[in-house]
Parts: sequence; structure tokens; C-alpha cells
Amino acid sequence: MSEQATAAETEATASPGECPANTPHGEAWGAMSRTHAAVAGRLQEALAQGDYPPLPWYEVLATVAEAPGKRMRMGDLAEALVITRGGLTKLVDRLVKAGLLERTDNETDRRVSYATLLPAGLHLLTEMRPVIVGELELAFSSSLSVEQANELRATMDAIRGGACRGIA
Amino acid sequence: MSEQATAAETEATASPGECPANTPHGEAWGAMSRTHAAVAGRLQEALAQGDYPPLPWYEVLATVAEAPGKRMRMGDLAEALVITRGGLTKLVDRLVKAGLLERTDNETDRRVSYATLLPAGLHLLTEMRPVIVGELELAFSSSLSVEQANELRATMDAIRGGACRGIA
DNA sequence: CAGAAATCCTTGAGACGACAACTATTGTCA
DNA sequence: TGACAATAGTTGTCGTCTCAAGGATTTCTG
Repeated sequence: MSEQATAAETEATASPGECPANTPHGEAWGAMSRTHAAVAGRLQEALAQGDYPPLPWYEVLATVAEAPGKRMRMGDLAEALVITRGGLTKLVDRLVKAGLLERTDNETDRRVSYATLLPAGLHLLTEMRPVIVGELELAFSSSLSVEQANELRATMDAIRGGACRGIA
Repeated sequence: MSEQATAAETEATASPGECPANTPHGEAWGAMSRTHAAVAGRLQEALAQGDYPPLPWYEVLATVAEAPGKRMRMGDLAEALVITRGGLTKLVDRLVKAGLLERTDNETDRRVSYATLLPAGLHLLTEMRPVIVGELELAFSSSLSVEQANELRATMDAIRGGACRGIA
């Protein structure tokens, strides 16, 4: 079944772009992309197995919980989670309906709306966290030392511009 | 639903400012997740700006193009892209409808179906590649040396188990 | 060799997120 | 002040994914 590709077809790419997209950065991106999907899948699976809400819920709860006052403006939250505002509106809708979050207003600027963590949300967060952390340890610790993990985080922040606002 | 939440960790920091999930691996995952989303967004934007198909199309084309014979079994392709088989079926449907891919059969096992690259698909790939590579260079090169990129790829492959081998 | 089990892919239903248009509020400037 | 622009958030629509079920083919087993 493992027949070799004919050299003719392999070389058929007659373009200045030449061969494969195997530039180091391209390779790194590909590996990163696949690994992200794989790990996210494992996390989702672990959560589902424990009858917990999906991963985005955890990310919302965890992000809001770390914000001063346990609340965040919708726009900042969307930016922190790297999703669109429209998407966040509906995501927060679900969390509000589940009694985990609450929408609160800003007196000085009535345009802004805060997503505020409720006690139930904090409680669920503390339940979900061990599941997430445990699964991450399982996935990472065997191939990534603490030092390497810190280095990886620094690298990722650098790529993103090192700008992680939203949290003090 | 299982009750395995350790009260110990919950009570570890009873201050109003709850202790974040800031284990090194957790931080690394969070940064990686956000960076992945951010870079993917930039790639999508760059593609859309050039009137090119969305990013998953590129990933399919690029993956199939590097496979021996420029074709891959559906299952293997789904695994390589880290998406479900059902999702891949429909994704390939679109590429087939666009004339970029073709479904071919396996004589010895009629269950399997190959996604086979067509000339139009290869041509589109060579057009999209510079867009992707350029955007990646733009995003990565300023904060990631070639050495670091290779190291990052190795790290990612290690996390994923280093199993996936689609490229020589 | 028949029937059960496993494998491979597709299909249908439902959920989720992106995109663009919209409302509401605030800021700017003549 | 009043019109216009800018900002914050929501909503409606659409595309695409996951999940579970199904149909088709092959392999295993007694």
C-alpha cells in the first residue's frame, strides 16, 4: 500500500514557490495547529465525560474570575478569548441562562455591559479546573518540563505581540 | 457526574481573589490557545482579502499534495487534520464540487475512498501558499528565529506524541 | 461458509461561531 | 446646541463542525 510517488508527479510543481511549504515557520505553525486541535479535543472529551459544560464555558469563567471585581466588559472578554463580539454575546447568553454569569451595567457609560461572575459560576469553575489541569498535565508533563512550559508561554505571548490586556 | 472535587484545593486560597489556574502548563496552554486563534484569524483574513478559499481548504490541499501519489484515504486525512470523519466528508465534498479534488476508489478494499488532488487543486495550492507563508513570516519571524521555530515544531510534535508523519 | 464483529465512509440533526446590519449611547466639533 | 462620527453591544442569517445513527464492505471465528 505504501507505494512511492512517481518522481514525475512530485516534481510537477513548476513554480517559483517550489516544493513543499516546508519553511521552518510553516512547519511550526502546522504542528502547533494540529497539537492545539488535539489537546482541545482531549479537554473537551474529559469535560464531557464528567458531565461538565464545554471548553469555551471554562475559558469564560476562568478569564472573568481573574479579572478585578470578577467582572469584565464584553469587548475585553471577547478580545481576551479571541472570538468575535457577536459570538461572545451568545456564549455569555448561555452562561447567564445557566445561572453562572450575570450582566451588570456601568453607571458612567451605559453602552458597556459587564459579564459578572456569580457564585455558582465560581463554584463550577473550581469543579472544572482540576479536570482541565489534570488533563493538561497528562498531555504536557510527559514531554514538557516546567521550564519548557514557561518558555513556550513566553514564545506564544511574543508571537501574539506580548499584549495580553484585560487582566491586570 | 462524579464527586471528586477536592475540597483541599478549593479551600487552598479562600481570599476573594481566587487563585488562578496558573500552573506553568496551564499558562502555556492558554497562551498557545490564544495565539493559535489569533494567527488563524490573520491567515483567514489574508486569504479572504485575496479572494481565496478559507483556511481549511488550504490545509486539505497542502496535506494531500504531500501525500504519496497526491492522494489520501479519508480516514487518514481526517486524522492528519485533526477533525472528525463526518466533518471531513463534507469538507471534501466542497473541494470536489469546486473541482479541486476527486474521489477515487481502492480496488482491493471498496470501503476506502481516496481524496485525490486534481491539477486545479494543485494550482490553487501554489497560489495560496505564498499568501499563507507570507502571513506566517509576518507573524512569526519578528519574534521567532528559525532555530526557535524548529524547536517549537519539535515541542509540538512531542506533545502530540510525535505520531503524525505526513511529511518526509 | 455463515454470521458476528470490525472498519470505512456518509448522512441527518443540532450546536456554535463568524459576518454584517442594527440599536443605543457617548464623543466631537462647527 | 445640533448634527455627525465613533464606540459598545446585540441580533439574524448562514456556513461548518461535532455527534450519533446508518449503509456498505471486509475480517474474524466457530
